[in-house]
Amino acid sequence: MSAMDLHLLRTFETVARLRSFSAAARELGYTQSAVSQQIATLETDVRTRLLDRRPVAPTPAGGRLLEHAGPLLLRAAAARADLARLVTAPGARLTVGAAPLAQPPVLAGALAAVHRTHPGVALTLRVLPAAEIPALVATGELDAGVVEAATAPTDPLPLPDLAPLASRVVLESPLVVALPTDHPLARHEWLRLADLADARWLDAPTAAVPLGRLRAVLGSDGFPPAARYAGGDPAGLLRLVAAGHGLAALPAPLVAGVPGTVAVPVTVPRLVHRVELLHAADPAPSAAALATFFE
Amino acid sequence: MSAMDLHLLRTFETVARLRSFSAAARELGYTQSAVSQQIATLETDVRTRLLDRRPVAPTPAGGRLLEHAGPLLLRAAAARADLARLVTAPGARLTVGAAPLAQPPVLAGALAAVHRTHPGVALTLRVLPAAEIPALVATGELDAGVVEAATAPTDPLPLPDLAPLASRVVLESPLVVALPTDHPLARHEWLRLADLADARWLDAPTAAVPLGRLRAVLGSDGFPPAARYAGGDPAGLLRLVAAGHGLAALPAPLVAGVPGTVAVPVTVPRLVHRVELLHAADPAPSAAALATFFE
DNA sequence: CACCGATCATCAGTGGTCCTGATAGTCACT
DNA sequence: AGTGACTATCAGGACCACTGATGATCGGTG
Repeated sequence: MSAMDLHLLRTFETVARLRSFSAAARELGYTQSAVSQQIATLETDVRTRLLDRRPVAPTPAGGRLLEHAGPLLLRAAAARADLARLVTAPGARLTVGAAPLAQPPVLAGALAAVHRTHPGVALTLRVLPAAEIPALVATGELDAGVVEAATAPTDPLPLPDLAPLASRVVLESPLVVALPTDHPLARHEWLRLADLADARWLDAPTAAVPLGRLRAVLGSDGFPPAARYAGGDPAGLLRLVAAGHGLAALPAPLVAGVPGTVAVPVTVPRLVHRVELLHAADPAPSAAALATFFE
Repeated sequence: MSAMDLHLLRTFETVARLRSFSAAARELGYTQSAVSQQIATLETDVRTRLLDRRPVAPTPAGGRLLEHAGPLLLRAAAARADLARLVTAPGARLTVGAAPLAQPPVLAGALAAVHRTHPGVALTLRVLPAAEIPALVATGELDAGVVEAATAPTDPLPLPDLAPLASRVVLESPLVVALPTDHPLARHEWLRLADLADARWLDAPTAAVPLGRLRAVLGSDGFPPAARYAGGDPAGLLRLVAAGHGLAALPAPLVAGVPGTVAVPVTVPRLVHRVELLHAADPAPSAAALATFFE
């Protein structure tokens, strides 16, 4: 019962992802024989078949194990990265990841301030899907991340606890629903989200608050997607809103002044859109400087 | 860089906990020599000293690693337990862990129902600190757990995501503050929690809602502990409240009718006390039966 | 339908890893 | 300074995990 070796788990995950023993062997720098044996020992350890062969696909038990393998490997990588930060000299680089909805004007100012106080540091800003950011911060590929979500005013943002990360609020805006100017509700001062659960919504997972998130905070179903917007740019999405293709929930500043649209705040339930800065518990000096900017 | 082996991490954690190489060796069934070598390779891998010797204590880097080691080992154990559930025959036993505040009358009825539908299974109810329950469910030492907390009505209970666990609501009660009958606020119909932040509170981590939880939901400091109650029995705590030693927050049913005390509901912020049943995503039949009881 | 290419399983051999047991070194305490 | 308890180091051996070669099995193809 030496089982649950991270080594084996990693090759298992790779084989399952590539659906091939040989391809996994190439990716990991093993022989195919080694991979075959590793899977065999793993299957012996847990006393079950984890993969169907030919075609290669996870069995039910294998699928279950995969659900554990990802977080486990991620946490292990986070631990390594965390220690590496303590040991190696702090690099002269600051890579910040930001979700598309999480790029307020303040951020540019903050980066400028870091540039002034840490002249040698090479700044990089990467725009990434919000869901990927915490993992990248935990594994050290990002020195800091800017995440965002709609949430109750007192609640913290829902972040997966991959590693002990620190966060601090960057910006909190009212959550609004973007409506075309001729929409029946466009004249309202405010509205309750539940009343719009059956309206036509645009499904824009990165350019607006995801519909799934609305369902989650409301604890209900509804919000049927009328059309899908795959881009990350809120401005493009708002043109669709103006054209009457559907509604979208966004932080207020992004909707203000967009022609053809009206922003009506959501007041029931009480919701805000919050942007938070995320960084390692023990950040490099430049990341720490970025964080103190928002104190 | 073969590092971050769970094997090494486990002995590191043991050494740090027992503050002794030799004791860790005894506990793990190794020679002291082996433990010494394992720590050495771990320290070589991460290129830092992790433990001070004589006396044995974690260095700052070691402390950091310890923060990762616990969750990692726990998740690994959870993965093993999860697969073991799939493989081994479902045992004829149902062990349920319950927090002291999470034993509503319904639970007894639910256990009785399981006893009726699954006559062969041996029922066990263990009362445990709420904080330990999720980990024990994840590792399979409990088949189900009953957890509780004060939370906003729409929010899920804050559970560490050690493993994919399923939960379902058992009971939701108003959150009340228990006051002695002669307290100035005892006549009030309701009260706002913030107004009591500077009152005298009893610090009862298991027999009432922990003060830290009140600070967390309020997002503020305050709630200075006037006295500490280490027991797990709310009734004993309420005697202290009646005697005027301090206040305590509890679910309404536990305070109702206790002589010398008055229960005043907290209405601002909107808070409830919720009890949830926690079990594996793929529970044994008896645990599943228990869960369906609360559908 | 026989063949071929690709893929996974199996096997023997080997280098390295990780133990044990013994011994040396080091510290705290008297 | 002496003692006892502890950790570090070393040599040796068992075992494990890899490579490379070979065998088995499947899908596609002329």
